Amino acid sequence: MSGRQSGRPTLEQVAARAGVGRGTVSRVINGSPRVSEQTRTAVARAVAELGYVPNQAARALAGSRTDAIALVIPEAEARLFAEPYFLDLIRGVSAELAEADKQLLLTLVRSEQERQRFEQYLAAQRVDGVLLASVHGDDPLPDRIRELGLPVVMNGRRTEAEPVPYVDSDNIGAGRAAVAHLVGRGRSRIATITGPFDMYVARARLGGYRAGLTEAGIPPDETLVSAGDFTEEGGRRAMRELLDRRPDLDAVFAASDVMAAGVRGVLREAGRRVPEDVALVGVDDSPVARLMDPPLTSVRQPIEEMGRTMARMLIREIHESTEAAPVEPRRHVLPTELIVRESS
Amino acid sequence: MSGRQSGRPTLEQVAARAGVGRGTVSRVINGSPRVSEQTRTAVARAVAELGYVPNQAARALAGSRTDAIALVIPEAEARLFAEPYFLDLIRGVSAELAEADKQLLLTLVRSEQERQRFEQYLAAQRVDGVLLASVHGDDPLPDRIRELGLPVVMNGRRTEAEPVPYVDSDNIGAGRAAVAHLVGRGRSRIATITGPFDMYVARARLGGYRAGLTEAGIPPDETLVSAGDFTEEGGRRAMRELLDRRPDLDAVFAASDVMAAGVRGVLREAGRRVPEDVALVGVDDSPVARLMDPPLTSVRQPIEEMGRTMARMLIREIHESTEAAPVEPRRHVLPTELIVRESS
DNA sequence: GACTAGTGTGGGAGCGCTCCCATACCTCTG
DNA sequence: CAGAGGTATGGGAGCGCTCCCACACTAGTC
Repeated sequence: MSGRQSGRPTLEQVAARAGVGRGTVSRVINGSPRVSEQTRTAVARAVAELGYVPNQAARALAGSRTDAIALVIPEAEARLFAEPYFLDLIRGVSAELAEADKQLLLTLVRSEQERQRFEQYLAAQRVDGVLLASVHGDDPLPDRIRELGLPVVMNGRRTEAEPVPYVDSDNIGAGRAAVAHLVGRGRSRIATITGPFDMYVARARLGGYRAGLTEAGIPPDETLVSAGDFTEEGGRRAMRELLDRRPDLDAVFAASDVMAAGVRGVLREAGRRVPEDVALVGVDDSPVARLMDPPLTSVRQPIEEMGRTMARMLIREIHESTEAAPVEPRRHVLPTELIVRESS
Repeated sequence: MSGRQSGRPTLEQVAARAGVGRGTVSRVINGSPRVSEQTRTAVARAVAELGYVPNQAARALAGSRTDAIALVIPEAEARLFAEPYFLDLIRGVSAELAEADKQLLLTLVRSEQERQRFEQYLAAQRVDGVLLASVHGDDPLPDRIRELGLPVVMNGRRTEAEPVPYVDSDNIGAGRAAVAHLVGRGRSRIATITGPFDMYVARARLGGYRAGLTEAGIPPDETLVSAGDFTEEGGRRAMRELLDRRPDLDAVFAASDVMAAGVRGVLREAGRRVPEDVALVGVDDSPVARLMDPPLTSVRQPIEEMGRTMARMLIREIHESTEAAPVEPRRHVLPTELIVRESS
C-alpha cells in the first residue's frame, strides 16, 4: 500500500536467510557475546546481503529506549548570546552523540506554550534524556523533567548550589583573570559591566572581578560597577553611566564581547582611545572580538568542549538510571583562557 | 521492572476509564470526525484525568510515520558561513515545525563515515523527510535520499537546473543590487571577490555582478574579478591580488561579509580609506557587518524565512508522497535586500 | 414493514523488535 | 555413567499503537 518502505527487510527475514532464529539475529545486532563466531558471521552476511537496518520504532517500543536525546535552547537566550555560542555547543554535543550512535533532537523554546508542548514530547518518551542550554535563575524546567524521571544535564547553573547535574565554565576564574591582566598592564581604576543578575553567570563573573581586585590589593569600588544585560545597547548604556560617574576610569571588564562592542562605540564617541586611555576586556572570544578595532582581548570559554562534556555526562546518567544506581549530582567546571589582543 | 515509565497510562486504560473501546479513543486522539460529540467529551476527560500522552514509538511502528524530520548541516560548510546563518535557518525551520507539531532532528555531518551512518538512520525510518542545508555542486546526498523514497528539500541548489526541490535566495539579484548601488554612488571601477566556483551561490552572485555592470552600461572586466573562498583569509588574499592588478579600483563587491572583513583589513594596511577611496559592499548582513568600522553595506538574505519555507515545503511533500500524487519539483527563490551603511 | 444507507463503535490483527524462558547440546565432575 | 553446570539457540509473549472489518443502531426509502 504505502510503497515507500515496502521492500525493507525485517529481522525475521534476516533470520530465515541466515538459517537461524530471530533471537539469534537480535543478539548479533546488539553485540551480545552469547553467540558462536560461526553463527555471527553467517548472520552478518545475511544482514549485508539484504541491506538490513533495524527499525527504530520497533526497537524503541520493545526496548523502551530511543537512542535519542533532546537539546533544549530557550529562544530568548539564543538571541542574547554571542552568536556562535549555540552552534559551538551543538557541535560538541553532536560530535559526542555521533560517537555513541545517538540522535540529537533540537528544540527551540519560544513561549510558555511551546514549553508545555515540549513536556508532552518528553512524556511521549521520544528521548532518553535532556540537555538544557542556558537556564535562568528561576527556570522550573529542569525540575519538571526530573519529575518525569528523565536524566538531565544543564549548561550553566541556576544558583551557586545547583542540585541538577551541570557543566559550566569557570566564570569566576574568567573575571579574576581579566582583572589580573589589567592590573598587570598598570591599570587600577578598573570598571566592570555585568550581565543581568538573575543569571548566575553574571554574578559569577562579577564575583571573579571583585576577587581579582582584592587579590591585587585594590579595594572593590561599587561606583565602578554598572549593570548591563548582555546586549550591545545595554553595554552602551552602562558605559555612559560609568563615564558620567567615574570619568577617571582606565579600564573596563565587560562580561561579554557583545557588550564590549557597545562599550567600544561609546569610548570612541567620548574621544577615549583604546587601549591608551581605557583598556578593554570582554568575555566569549567571539568572532566579533577578532574583528573589532582594535581587536579585543577576551576570555575564551571552551564551548564545544562543554557540549561534549554535557553529552558524555548525560549518556552516563542514562546508563545509570537504567541500573537504578543512586548517584550524587555531578558537576563539571571547565577552565577559561585569556586571549590577549590589542585592546588591553 | 523498569520503574521509569511504570505509571504511564496506555490507550487501553483510557478506553477503560471512558467506558469505550480502543478504536474510539484512537479516533478521538487523532481527531477523526467519526465520533459523536458526547463520546469525544468523555474520552477527552479520561485523557485529562489520566494525563495520557500517546507513546510515540508505538505510533511510529503501527502507523509508519514518525512526525520528525531531519535537518542536515555539513560541518565543513558550517564553519564557512557567516556564523548566525545556520542558527537563523534552524530558527525558521523550528518555528514552522512547531506549528505542525513535528520534531527536528539535527545532524551535523563531519565526515564521509558520518554521512554513511546518516543514511543508515534514514533507512531505519527515523524521520519522514529531510532538509539539507548548503550542498556542494557534486553532493550525491540529495539523490541518495530520494532513492530511499524520502522527501527532500534543500537550502540552495547545486546547479542552475536543480532537479531536487529547493529554497534559495535571489543571489543574482544580490549581485545586481550591490553593483547598481555602487554605480549610483558614482563608482565605475567596481571589483568583485567571489566564492568558490563549485558552489552555485558563488556563480550566481558573480553573474549578478556582471549583469549589474552590463545594465549600467559598464563592460565587465575580468581583471576586476578575483576568486575567494568565503573565508576572511581568502578575502585578504584576493584583495591583495586585486590591488596589485588594478590599483585604480574604486569599489569592491565581496560575496560575503566575512570576506569583506578581510578586504577591509587589507585596504586599511594599504592606506585606502573606506568609503572615500574604495566603497565596499558585502553579503549576509551578519552582525559582523554592523560592527565593522565603518559599518558595512550588505545584502541581506531572509535566512529565517528560508528555513520556514523549507519546512513548509517538506511538510507538503510528505503529505503528497503519502497520497502518491506525482508533483513537479518545487522551487522557491526569496528576494534579498540591500542594507546601506557607511562603507559605501 | 422489509430494504438500503448511512453513522458510531468495538476489537482483532498486525507493525518489528526485545526479553526471557525453555530446550538442546556439550563438558566437566565424582 | 549419572548428574551438575555451563553455552548456544529457538521462539512465545509482549511493547502500545493504527488500521480496518464487522457489527450495532438509526433514519430514510418504496
